[in-house]
Amino acid sequence: MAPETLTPERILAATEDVLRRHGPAKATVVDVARALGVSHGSVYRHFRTKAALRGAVTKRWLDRTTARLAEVVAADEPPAVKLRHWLSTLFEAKRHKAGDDPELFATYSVLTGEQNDVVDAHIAELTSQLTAILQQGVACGEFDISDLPATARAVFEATAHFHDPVYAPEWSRPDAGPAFDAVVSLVVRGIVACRPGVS
Amino acid sequence: MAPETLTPERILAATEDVLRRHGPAKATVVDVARALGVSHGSVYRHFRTKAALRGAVTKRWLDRTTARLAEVVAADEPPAVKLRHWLSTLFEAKRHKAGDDPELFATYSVLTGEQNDVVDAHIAELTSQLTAILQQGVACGEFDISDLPATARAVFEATAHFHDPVYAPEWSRPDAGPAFDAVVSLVVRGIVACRPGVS
DNA sequence: CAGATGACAGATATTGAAATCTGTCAGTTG
DNA sequence: CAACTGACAGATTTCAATATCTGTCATCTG
Repeated sequence: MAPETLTPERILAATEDVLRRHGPAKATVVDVARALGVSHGSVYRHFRTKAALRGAVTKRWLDRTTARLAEVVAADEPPAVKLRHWLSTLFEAKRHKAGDDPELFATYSVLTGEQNDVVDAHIAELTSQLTAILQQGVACGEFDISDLPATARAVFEATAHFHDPVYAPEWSRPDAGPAFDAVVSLVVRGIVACRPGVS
Repeated sequence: MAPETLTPERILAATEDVLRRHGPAKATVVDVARALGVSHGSVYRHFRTKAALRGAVTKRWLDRTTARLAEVVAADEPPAVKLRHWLSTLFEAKRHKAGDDPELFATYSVLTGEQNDVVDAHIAELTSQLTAILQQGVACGEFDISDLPATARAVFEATAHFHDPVYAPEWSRPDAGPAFDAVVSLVVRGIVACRPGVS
């Protein structure tokens, strides 16, 4: 495993670098090969097409967020708290990415725009995590939900303003935090079981 | 008021026509003037810039939907029913526009993308209509809402999947209807006052 | 012989010169 | 004289020639 061995890992790292430097429009497979000191033919030995290479980089980027959210799902918290926690972790992760390095975020926004299958898989994973949280809430009687996956999907779509990159420009507005709280509260209230007798 | 008189109305009608024919990228002020049989200088007498002309056409397009929704606000229905009615009217209006004439819809999507002030005013009008409906619900005890405008905004944002043009491609999917129902039910449940004692 | 190369064809992107458009305004017209 | 015109400067777009890129594959190398 000498550092000179050409592996998918090394190619992906180089591709990230090239994308960071050149942006999504000008990043070419030839650039990636040059950065690695190999011919572009060698890159094509590991990734069938440029789209596949971009898809793999995109998946990597999205998986980092998925992993952090999985920790929240596994945490020991009341479901309603966990749901808020999960949604705010997702929002904060995106908001920081967009705010800290807008260019890189724009680059990955372009990539997600062209990698529909990768994004669909990512969304499926996220809604699956949401379903797990809702399931926990139903199990302990805190949530009242008839169709679990449909509701998970609805929660995800209802909060799209705070995780879909198309809304990134709005995340830096001063009222983004309150707006997020308002939507999350609305959604949580729509899920928790009614508590009769509370004045 | 002979038909030859050049009025803002006639210019807007001609602009709509040119946009329909040529699309947003190729529709020029010269085209509009030619369609009206005048010089382009005359068009500039009524609209200071091309952007202002496009903004006026965009406003007109958006106002048609606003007017239909205002009828729903004025209707005599229980607030929860009216809210569902209003949201589904908005969704159906958009879905039909997008489905019936995709090219024209794409044209207006481009226009709304560049006319931020017009769109902001449109959104302000829609949330104001929503606020009115929520207000009615609070007045008759059916809704339990603390911050009326913030909740109206939250309802609007939570249902963005079904009125924001960026999601138009998803509106023709077979599960769009059920997905809409799921989100609306979630939102309505999050607003209606708890009814203790219902088994 | 597994892995890497680089020449190649067709597709895509870049470039810069020419054409068109936007917005203005002095002058024309009814 | 109020409404319209059309020539104009600067900005933007078009177009075609040129360069670069993508993906393949026969060939090479350790």
